[in-house]
Amino acid sequence: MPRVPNSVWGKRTSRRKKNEMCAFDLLATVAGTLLTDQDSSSNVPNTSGAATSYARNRKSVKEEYFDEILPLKNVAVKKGCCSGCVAEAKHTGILQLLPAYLTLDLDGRPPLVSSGSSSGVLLCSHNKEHKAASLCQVQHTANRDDDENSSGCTHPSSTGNEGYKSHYLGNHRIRKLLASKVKKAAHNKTSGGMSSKGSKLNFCGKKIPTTCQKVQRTNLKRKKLARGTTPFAKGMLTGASATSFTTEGRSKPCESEDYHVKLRIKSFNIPELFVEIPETATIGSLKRTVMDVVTSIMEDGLRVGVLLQGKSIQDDSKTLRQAGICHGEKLNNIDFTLDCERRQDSPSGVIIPEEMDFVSADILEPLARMNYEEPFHETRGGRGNQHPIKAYLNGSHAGCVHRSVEMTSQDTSASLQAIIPVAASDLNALAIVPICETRRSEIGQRRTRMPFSVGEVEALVEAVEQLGTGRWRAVKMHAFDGADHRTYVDLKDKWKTLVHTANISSQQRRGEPVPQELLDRVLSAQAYWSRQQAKLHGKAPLPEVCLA
DNA sequence: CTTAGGG
DNA sequence: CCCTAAG
Repeated sequence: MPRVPNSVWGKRTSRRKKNEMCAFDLLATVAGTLLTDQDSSSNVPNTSGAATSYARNRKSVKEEYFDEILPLKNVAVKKGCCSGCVAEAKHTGILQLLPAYLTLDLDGRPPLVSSGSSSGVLLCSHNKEHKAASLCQVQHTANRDDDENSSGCTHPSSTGNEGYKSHYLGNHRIRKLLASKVKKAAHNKTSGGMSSKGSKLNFCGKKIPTTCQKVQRTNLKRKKLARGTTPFAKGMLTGASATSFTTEGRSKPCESEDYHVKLRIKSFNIPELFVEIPETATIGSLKRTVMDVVTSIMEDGLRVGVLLQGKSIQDDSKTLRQAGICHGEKLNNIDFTLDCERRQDSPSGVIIPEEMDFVSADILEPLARMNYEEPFHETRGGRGNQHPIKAYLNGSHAGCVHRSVEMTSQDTSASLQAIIPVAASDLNALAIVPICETRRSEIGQRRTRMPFSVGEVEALVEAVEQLGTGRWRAVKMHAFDGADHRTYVDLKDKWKTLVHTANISSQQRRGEPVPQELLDRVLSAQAYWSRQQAKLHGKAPLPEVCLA
């Protein structure tokens, strides 16, 4: 067994943090969106300063629901694949979601499965439950074998338990607190834990639309948060479940021309959920249960919303073209929202947290409270079922489904902002959040690409002109203080690419063209500061005379 | 935690 | 964008 470098743990920890923060951010964003709904301000809180263009482009979306329901009936499940469920989406012109992959990932890493098919859908779940270290341990122990059997794609890892534990325990106080609470709960509830009693599966990974970036902002560690992580969220992730899938669908305007608009849904997340199943159940039934739970959640009804430039398009009769989603158009901000419509009679027995007998409210207490204070805490509508097999859907996250979407038209390819609405079963809380953060956070995935706008570039150039090229933290604070999705490393990287861009011919450039004027300034500033730096470096160690 | 650079 | 060695 190759030794595990510290970096691994660090990485993990880092990821974890991100996840947590993301959840937090999500909630915060949602809250912010709801709060600022009326002024239709940006849903990217505090994006300010010179870099406001980004914010400006992301208008808040009003709470709205859409009637259209995903044609889940078309979901086809293939069993026997890697970890049980592989899904494929059919091309029907409508978005069709197919569970593709679902597995437990006690290691905390998301089993990512890419679908080569343009229509492939991927659905995965990973255990994110780690904050409840003790509980996780129990679960891990109890399901270890199962995991191995049921999922060849996970990262069970021999380091699972330990890594898990050390990794998650080491983080924030909330984690600790939760861990203890969960431990206690697990103990009381299952007397002996899952290892000896029934096994409960926690599919985690949920993103919780969490609280406030305001809070986040006050967090001393916020710099780290720049990546979209929220420390507090972790607590809420107990038993979270996350799934993500990617799919590509096609829609074509029903007009005369046959231009097609390509849409690429990169991810899909379902709310966290818990599954309770007798220990006497077979692995096969376990797999089926998980599959059932996941599919039932979707079957309960997923309403899809389409947002273009932040505005929802409710008229289902409009053609894409009429709505402005057409070939040749500059599509840089199309979002989809999904929300679950869980029914009381949910066959899978999806239950909201409050109904859980373990890892219930008191366990999630601190975070839960925070969460409930959020505008959409109402999302936890009462619903529950008592089936032999129970699935718990965390109310806070209940109904939260998000996916990042990428859209491209034949000539243009634009990365779209992913959004994630939080749905509440019976409520109308809906919010959008750049999914890039949430999703990535959950699965520790790469952030969604978010090209710099010209406005941002301008802000960056201006800041660098003033501060120089070696003070990225300052640049960030100066011009992107409110843009939490831009870290100083991002700014540094962007500058690097800008310099490169400025040095190549315009024909070689891609993406949204950056005004030549700005590029000129980039080169100019780069040259100036390079000289400055050279001076400093050359002077300090050795007097110039020595160089001569 | 930041910087600086390679990937 | 990510990853990370260095400071």
